[in-house]
Amino acid sequence: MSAFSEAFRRKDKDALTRTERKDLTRNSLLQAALALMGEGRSFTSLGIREIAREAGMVPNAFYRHFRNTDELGLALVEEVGVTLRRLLREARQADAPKSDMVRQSVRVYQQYVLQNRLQFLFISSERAGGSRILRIAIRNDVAHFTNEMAQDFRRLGLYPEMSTTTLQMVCGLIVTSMLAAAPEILDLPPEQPLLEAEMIETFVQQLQIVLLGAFSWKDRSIRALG
Amino acid sequence: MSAFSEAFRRKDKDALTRTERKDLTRNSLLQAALALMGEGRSFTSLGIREIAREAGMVPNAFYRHFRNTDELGLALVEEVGVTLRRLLREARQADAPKSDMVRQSVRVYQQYVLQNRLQFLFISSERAGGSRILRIAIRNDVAHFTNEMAQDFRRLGLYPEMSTTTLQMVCGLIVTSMLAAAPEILDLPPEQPLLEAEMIETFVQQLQIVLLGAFSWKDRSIRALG
DNA sequence: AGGTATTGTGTACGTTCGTACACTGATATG
DNA sequence: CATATCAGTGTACGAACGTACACAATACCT
Repeated sequence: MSAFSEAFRRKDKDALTRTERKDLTRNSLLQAALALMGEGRSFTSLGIREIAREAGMVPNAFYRHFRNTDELGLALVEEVGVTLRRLLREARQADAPKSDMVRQSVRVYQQYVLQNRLQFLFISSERAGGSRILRIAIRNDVAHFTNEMAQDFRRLGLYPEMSTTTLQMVCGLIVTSMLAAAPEILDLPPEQPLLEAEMIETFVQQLQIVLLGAFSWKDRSIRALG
Repeated sequence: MSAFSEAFRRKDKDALTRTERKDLTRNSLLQAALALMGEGRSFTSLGIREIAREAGMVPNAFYRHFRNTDELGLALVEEVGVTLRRLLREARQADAPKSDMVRQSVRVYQQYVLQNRLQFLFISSERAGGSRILRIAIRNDVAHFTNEMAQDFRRLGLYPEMSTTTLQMVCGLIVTSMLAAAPEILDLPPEQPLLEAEMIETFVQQLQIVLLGAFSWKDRSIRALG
């Protein structure tokens, strides 16, 4: 009965229950923090009043959602992490291993970075940023994503004879390179196709180096046994 | 005559000329900023009063050396960049290419990172940090260092058939990995030899992957011609 | 040796900050 | 339907901030 009455009231009144409304403003706080960092501020420099102002609310309202900025930061890592993992998971499912796979993947990655500027900016910069709590949380997320990539490599049959540990090590290297590339992609001055092409090409080659190295690694470990 | 009198006065009075003294306090400001960032603050969160206080002087004295914090940041990049490049240059000259070169180099690098914690922390975190000016300045320095490493590779006769562009690309990948490893090294809880050994081993393997890939790259480009 | 330039200090002002407390209005609940 | 709960507001206060200005001390130049 309560479920019915709730649904009724929802439709009748405002189409939004209280917790839904709270989640909305909570989200606007998260977005506000991201936006501020997007205009050249680091997380540890953000203030409660500032975030609340950017979110269009009075300073004190902040406390209805987070005890302090650290708590917001952790929520931000959580949210952004989920978003990016979903995004990149879709990406990996999409491209079948074709001929120019690396270049293709890099292009897709570049598009994702550009279209989710704030999220990548946040992860890339706070990954080595001032707040230890955030650093560790982000590293956790990155490790999570690295493992997913390793599983994908397994599924795709790349490096079938490689141990899981080694595979994770290789994926860690790839993820490191990807994350390091994100801020460079975002700092590119717009409408400079030459610089952009050069950067992308370098990035493609670096990934190819890693994949080649991983290929030889298998040979070497086998050879080491002989 | 003036040179003599200056030297005389120096020895007579206080052993320090005015510009020397100024450079000293200027340096203490730089060190203060580094120290503050060392305790979990990001550059963009530093304030003038705060830095001056840490340096043991009155807030206004800051302006005798820098117009604002950005200017101090650039000076910091300059100073730290010079220090680290000298350090790593010595390191590269020191180790001859012996059998276990990579593992050896990683160990040396780890020691350098630990002994110059603040400098590596600064470079690693502000490399993708909030201040665009700092980011670009640091990227400049990193590119500079990458080139030096590429020249070293040339001099050591590694990858003799590789083009300069490709060599720089490979060194860029190595430097990226090194910089990404720095904060992880610094975040390691002390007295955890197991975690540490694991991390170092992963890092060693990743560098070996890169070197192996670079090795195969040469083969591949030759093969691509056939 | 005396005037000048410059480094560092002291005081002050307006702004912004974090946070405490009392309050309002809407919503969920019994 | 009455009542309790709770997201968001308004006001307030002490602390810290950036910065302007006048000043003190002293190293430098002629």
